[in-house]
Amino acid sequence: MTDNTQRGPATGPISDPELPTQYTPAAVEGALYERWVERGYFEADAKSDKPPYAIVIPPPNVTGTLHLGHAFQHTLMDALTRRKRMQGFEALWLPGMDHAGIATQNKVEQQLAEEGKSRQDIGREAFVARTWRWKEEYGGRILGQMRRLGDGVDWSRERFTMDEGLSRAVQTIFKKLYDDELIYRAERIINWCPRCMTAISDIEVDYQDDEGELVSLRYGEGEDSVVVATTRVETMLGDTAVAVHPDDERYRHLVGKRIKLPLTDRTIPVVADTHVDPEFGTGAVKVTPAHDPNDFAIGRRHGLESLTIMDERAVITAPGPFEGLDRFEARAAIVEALREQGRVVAEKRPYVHSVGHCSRCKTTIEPRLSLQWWVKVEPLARAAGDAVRDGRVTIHPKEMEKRYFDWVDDMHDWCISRQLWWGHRIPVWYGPNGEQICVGPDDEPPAGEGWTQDSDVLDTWFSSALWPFSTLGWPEQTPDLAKFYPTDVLLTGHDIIFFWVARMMMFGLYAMDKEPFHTIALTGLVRDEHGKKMSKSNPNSVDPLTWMDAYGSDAVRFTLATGANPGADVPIGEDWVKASRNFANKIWNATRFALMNGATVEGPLPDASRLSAADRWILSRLGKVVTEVDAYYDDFEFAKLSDALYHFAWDEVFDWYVELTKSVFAKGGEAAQTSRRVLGEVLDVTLRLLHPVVPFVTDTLWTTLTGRESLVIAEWPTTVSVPGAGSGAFRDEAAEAEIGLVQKLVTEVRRFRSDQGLQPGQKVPAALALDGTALAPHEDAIRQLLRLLPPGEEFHATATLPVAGASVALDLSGVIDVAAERKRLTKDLGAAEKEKADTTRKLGNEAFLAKAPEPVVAKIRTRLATAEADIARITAQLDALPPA
RNA sequence: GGGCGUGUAGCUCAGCGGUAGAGCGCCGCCCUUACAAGGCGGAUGUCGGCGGUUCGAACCCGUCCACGCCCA
Repeated sequence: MTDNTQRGPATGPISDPELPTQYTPAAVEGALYERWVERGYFEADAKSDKPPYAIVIPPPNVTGTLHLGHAFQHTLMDALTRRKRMQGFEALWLPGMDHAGIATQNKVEQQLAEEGKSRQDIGREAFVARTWRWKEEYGGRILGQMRRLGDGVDWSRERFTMDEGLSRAVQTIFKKLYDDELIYRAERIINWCPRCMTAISDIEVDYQDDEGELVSLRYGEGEDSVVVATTRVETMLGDTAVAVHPDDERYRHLVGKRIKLPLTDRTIPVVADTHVDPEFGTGAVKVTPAHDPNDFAIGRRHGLESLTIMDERAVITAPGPFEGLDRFEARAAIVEALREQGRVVAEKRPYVHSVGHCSRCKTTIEPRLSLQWWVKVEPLARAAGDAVRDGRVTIHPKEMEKRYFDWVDDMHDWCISRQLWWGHRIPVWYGPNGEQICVGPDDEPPAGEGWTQDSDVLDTWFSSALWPFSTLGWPEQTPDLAKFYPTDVLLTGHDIIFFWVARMMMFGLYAMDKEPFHTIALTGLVRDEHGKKMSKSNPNSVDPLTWMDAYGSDAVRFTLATGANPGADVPIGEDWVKASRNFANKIWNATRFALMNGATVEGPLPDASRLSAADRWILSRLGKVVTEVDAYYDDFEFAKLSDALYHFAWDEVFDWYVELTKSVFAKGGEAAQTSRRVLGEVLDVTLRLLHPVVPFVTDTLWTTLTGRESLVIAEWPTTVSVPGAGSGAFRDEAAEAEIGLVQKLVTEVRRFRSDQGLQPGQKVPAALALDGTALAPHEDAIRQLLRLLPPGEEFHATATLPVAGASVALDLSGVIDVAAERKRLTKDLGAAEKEKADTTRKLGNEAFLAKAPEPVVAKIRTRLATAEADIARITAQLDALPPA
């Protein structure tokens, strides 16, 4: 095919046609990547006339390093953008990182701890400065690793959620939401991590079944006593009521009374609340409004006091003997104290129940009553849901839609304040007389005595939610924003559909009035070769860099792409990466063969009338693969497109077409000239098709083959067309059938040779009877493939193999292994007889003939005819065999 | 408890109404001048169980069993 890229000297390390016999990724990848970047191939031009195609990278955590999950998603995003770039789109893949509030702050606090200091010791300003230094020094290791993987991202547009522009975006949208009364401050029960010492949102809590204890306690005295059960005994110090169901006869006499709370000098009311489940436990529950979300709700309904009995480290603050104890120490001590008073009625231990843990540090969450900032999500979430319901945004795979709807249609308000120092500080100032002012990016903060800024920062996901437009310059109306928003595809793991995807949808629709992307492609998780989950904490975790070092980035990429069935988890193992490496090497050597035999891409393809059947066959197949791969790309079927290319390249081009050209090249002349051009074409197009997935080896080979600048900026193949074969995509079913016969005959004789114990290289005299069959023009190729010698004077056929009207007679110069041959033929006969029986049965079924569609019946008839012919042929062969 | 999904060759997975497939692994022969990171040939499955629909079921329906994920 032609191309608009400029001709230039071949620049790869293999410009010498004498390529080494093995592909060495390490020798080309690093330099090749830097060349791509230096030449600006990945830099998008907002002023271009080309249609835009944009993907923003799910920003990795600034503290992170590349793991297989990144490698997987990046491979897919890279493939998508590389193809679109080749298709003539102004393709932008925008990179960057998020500031990872808690994780980054933890890193710096650890550093400080090693110096015996805390962040409080050095103060907020110094701490933030130090965190920036940490980021410059240690952060972003993943960016270098992305280069190793070959990510074709636009580094000139790299962004960081804490950089100036994105911080301005955060402040802008905060102010807008605040003014629209979609952000508010309220005292609620939040998920508190006593180790990180911050609030976290609902979805940052991981629930797991833990072994705890269930203790039943008797509150009150005599007639006025009631038994309640709890897994968190220590919270009883903060109880301000006992609740029962209003219809529960057992406790009716107690409702409205006050009973004594043990270990304290307080009495607490018994309240009736319909939310209490009379079937669960004793039907009476203790109520601790300041330390449990359900209890908080009961407290609000009954006007109960909320009594906070722990500090932010989860140390008991309630005055008395337990003050100063950690929550778990206090739990044991309080059980002991109650037991001494005879108030422990029952204990179940271990008691397995679901407990929330901080997703960052695994510490048990302590529900805590505190004053936090919230986003009122209802209108935002509804819009986010509608965008998908209305079809403006498509989720792949579709099964994930339900999960998305379940979430956005029943979303709780989002707690966005974090008690951290590293992050976007909440732009709200409090005045000396209770004033509260939200400061926009262009506003001056209030000056004067007594004004202070809110000390909290925003959830990191708050800034990540702006990513598809903040990275393009919003709130400024930049050319980038005009050109590339909305972006096209958002590709990420299904595990962050709530954390990130839904929130981008909400903020994108709110701030831009336009959904941030039209397609959400969700991937599964990377697993090991036995399907076990891979994570940093598991020993099965593999650093993709070690595999890239050993086998090349292309091998890792191809393996991941081959495993990428939509939405499904991807298992990966070293053996599979090796197999991909072998594939890259195979491509290398096939191209090497082509170059050694003068394959060329120069000039138009020869006229169809000059092409051999093999030429027409492979071009026809090539055209089909082009179509197939394109369709798979549009459906995010990376596994299928990789598989299709693997099999086309290896099974058809390398195993058959290349082998068929050998006899042509040996003979020389015009036919050889033609095949050189066809082979060049087939490799040219195949390398283009493979390039988005395995960019390094393909670009290295393609520049050598074509002498052109780079495959990165080459055109994506659309169709294969051949001069003189009519307009449009070239197809030649006749040639495909003809080569199919060649393959059948060759395979048949190979089986015979193998069964007869002939060594693969051993040459055998043979007489071919091909006249009058489609095989006639292929005698040279058949002799070459089967290593057949022309029959000499002494030729005496010892075995004759009939195939498709033709036959091959071989002179094995001696006795053939009759037993082996009989065994082979008997096996074939068995298969043919089974086929005959199966098809005869079907055709004897009148219901089948009456109801099955005609093409199906015809097909079965053909199968029967074939089976009968096979039986006749094989029987004749068996009969011709000398007796055993 | 609710929802989604998965059980197909030794392993990892495609196929989702008309002859059971791939990769890796396995067995045999071969260093045949592109490639041993290779070539050629071969073996391997009551398609989780049971029932139903259909001319026909790995595929559709019901049910049971096992496993995974999400939510509560």
